Amino acid sequence: MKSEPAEASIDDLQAAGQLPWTGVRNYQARNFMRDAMQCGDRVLFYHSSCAEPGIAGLAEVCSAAYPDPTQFDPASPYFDAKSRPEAPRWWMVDVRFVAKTALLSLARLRAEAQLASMQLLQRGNRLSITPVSDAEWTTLASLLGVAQGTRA
DNA sequence: GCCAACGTTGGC
DNA sequence: GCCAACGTTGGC
Repeated sequence: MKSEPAEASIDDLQAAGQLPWTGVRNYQARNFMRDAMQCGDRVLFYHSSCAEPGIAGLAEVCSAAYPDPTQFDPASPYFDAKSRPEAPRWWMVDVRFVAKTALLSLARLRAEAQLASMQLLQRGNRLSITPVSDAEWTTLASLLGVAQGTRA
């Protein structure tokens, strides 16, 4: 899951313990949260749009999907006038801090042959939430120096 | 700041 | 339903 550290960094997540993954306004990313994610799913926390893009830590989904309240708040930058409470358009999950890691940079990820087909790294990918395969997780866990017992 | 890539919007 | 125009993402 990508986050701009200026908005919410791994340090912010650590300080807060958990954060609502609010503001996603892309249908594919929404579908992952609404339809595919479950409590306990592991998350790679990726810093984007910053000086050093890369994986900065580990997190975990810690709620079921629920409607993103900011879509109904006219004062929010994420307000969506076309979404109605009886049929919410945007859904989200809460994510909790697991661990901070040494930054695994985008350049390092790109240099890893075993990650060549990782969706995050595909040309033109802008999706803020992308799935990670078992094999990719194993490779990443090794690069991050973390236990491999659980998966994304 | 640039620009490639992509998603969304809206006229027809 | 097509598709051009526009806005956004995100690395560099």
